[in-house]
Amino acid sequence: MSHPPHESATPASNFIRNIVEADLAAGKFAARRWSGQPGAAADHAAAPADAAKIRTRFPPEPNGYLHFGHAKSICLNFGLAEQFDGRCHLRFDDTNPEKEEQEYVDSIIDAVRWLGFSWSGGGEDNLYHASSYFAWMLAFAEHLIITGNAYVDSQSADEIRAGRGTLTHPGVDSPFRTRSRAENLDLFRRMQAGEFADGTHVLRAKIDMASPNINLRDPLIYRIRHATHHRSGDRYCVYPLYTFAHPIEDALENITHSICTLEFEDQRPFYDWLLERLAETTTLADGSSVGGLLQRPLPQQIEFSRLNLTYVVLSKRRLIQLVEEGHVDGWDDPRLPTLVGARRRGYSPEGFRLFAERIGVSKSDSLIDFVLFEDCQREVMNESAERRIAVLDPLKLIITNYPEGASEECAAPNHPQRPELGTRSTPFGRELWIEREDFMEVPVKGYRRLFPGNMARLRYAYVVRCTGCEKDADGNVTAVLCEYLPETKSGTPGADSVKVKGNLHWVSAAHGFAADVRLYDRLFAVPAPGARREGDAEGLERSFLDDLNPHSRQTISAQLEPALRDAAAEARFQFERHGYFVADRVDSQPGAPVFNRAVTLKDSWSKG
RNA sequence: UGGGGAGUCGCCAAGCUGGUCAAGGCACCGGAUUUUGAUUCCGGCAUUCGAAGGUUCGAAUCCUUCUUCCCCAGCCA
Repeated sequence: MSHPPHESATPASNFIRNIVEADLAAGKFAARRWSGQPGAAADHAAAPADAAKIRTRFPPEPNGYLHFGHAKSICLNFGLAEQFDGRCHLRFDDTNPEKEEQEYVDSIIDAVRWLGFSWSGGGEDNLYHASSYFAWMLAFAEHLIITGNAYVDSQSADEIRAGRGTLTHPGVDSPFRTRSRAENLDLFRRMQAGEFADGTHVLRAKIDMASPNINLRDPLIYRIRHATHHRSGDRYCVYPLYTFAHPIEDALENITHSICTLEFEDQRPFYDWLLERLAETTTLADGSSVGGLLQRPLPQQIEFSRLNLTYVVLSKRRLIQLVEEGHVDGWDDPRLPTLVGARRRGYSPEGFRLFAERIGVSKSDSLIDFVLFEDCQREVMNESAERRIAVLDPLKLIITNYPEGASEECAAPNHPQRPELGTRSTPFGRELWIEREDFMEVPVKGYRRLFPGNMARLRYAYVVRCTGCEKDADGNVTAVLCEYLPETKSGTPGADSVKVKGNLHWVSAAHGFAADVRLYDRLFAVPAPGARREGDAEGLERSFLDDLNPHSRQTISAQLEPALRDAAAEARFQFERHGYFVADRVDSQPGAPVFNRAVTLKDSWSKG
């Protein structure tokens, strides 16, 4: 049994929800304080209890466009906060000055909003930037030096790599690992002051070069970068690495559950190590004690498996290649699995949320069939989209016994299951456009549309009997001829006097209008683009580009009913018997909409 | 060959403090309704939980071994 997306029943259980519920039941976060903004232990100490039961975050790096995979993470993090009376922060993880731009920040904000989530409310505006925390990070790094947990390494990048060892062999200590605290502090401050060139020194955590977990072999936490940051400008010339920055960002923001993907699992030990080093109190050689920098309980990192979908590519590298090499028309190409692309395509945010709920959350590698996503979109739009008529492959239908020049109005419901959405009037006349595939001179078995001698209903109008067709010199059908049964008009007492199986949609030739409609299909022709296939020669390298579907977009000139003329940009409709379409938000002009097909209707006829 | 994860129906995924527990969704196959071959509705769909042993009155759930797949050696995130 499926429940409508709007009235969400109790969400299905998943291991992360279970963890949150257990934490809440144990009162794990009851003592947390929240000053109203991110801060260290001292900043929150005098503040009231945190009203948010939990805090999660969505932490994109602003160096690219969001895609379906991010949508899963967004729905998970914001959804958890909604469900458990918490808050979800939108945090730009902008610790790398060389790759990040404001343009991406703006598009990410748009995308999260479009999906229907909010980071503000309840007196808080939880939009943050990791770069705002640079001063804290520097201070914490110095604390690590002072407590003997970090040192400045002056080896070259190659030397550091060589010293790290391999998966099966332990690393070796850097010759600089035993530098004195004073020297480390001096060096690190001069790094900050810009005295050294890029790459000459790095700050490393001092853990264990022989650890079986490579991430614990003295991970780098600061590097020198004389670069201009999109927010902090030229203020800093050392920048923290993700490994070091992320746990601190979480802690400063009072994050309770820091949810990320599986590839970070190996870094959880460092995540915990770092936060503990900063939160604990340490007694120094001179008897003074330092520490207590972070409020407890510390954030907890939880990993889940990232989204994989058939017929699409989600890696940043591949998406960039598709755009830069011109295989698609930019980041918002409706065929691309970016969120801006999805929006233009006509997919609904509600459909994304339903999809996220349906696929669940787990730690097993999965490859989700794209039809599951499409089905969620259909489910949402079947409920919400008003119906309209569009003839995509027009063929003239002439009603020979209908008076020339005459016309009349037919009432068409806007939604068959939702009468409250009302009806619209659509004009009927002697010459109509019907779908070319709705006529067969020689019908196949089971065909119930128009063929000589057969009757079918023109939806919301009359039953007609097909009498023949006209053809051109090459034998192509140029018009279908028929006679209508005047007593069968829909909505009149005689409507059901004649029973027919076929039901066709149509547009009056005198009243309809032509418009461009883009019929999109999947960008890739195979479920796993770029993967080896049965029969591939040994050693053959298949590129995902070889699997592009050459027919992923077809632009046609369709005949639309008059009511569609003033469709607002981004308005979604079901074109009856075809699918769900949206008025393109870029190319539609007032009075001249352009439509994109998001997804077809299910079709058990052409399939069989 | 080191470390960390994961293997439950075609695709996801509950259940994994052992006992009508093999949920649910998608797909698929019937059948009913239908002025969208749509929607809706009803019914079907894992004696079996990667494999083999073991513990137990009883195991998907505990133990052992094996096996397959994914991730980790960026001064990326």
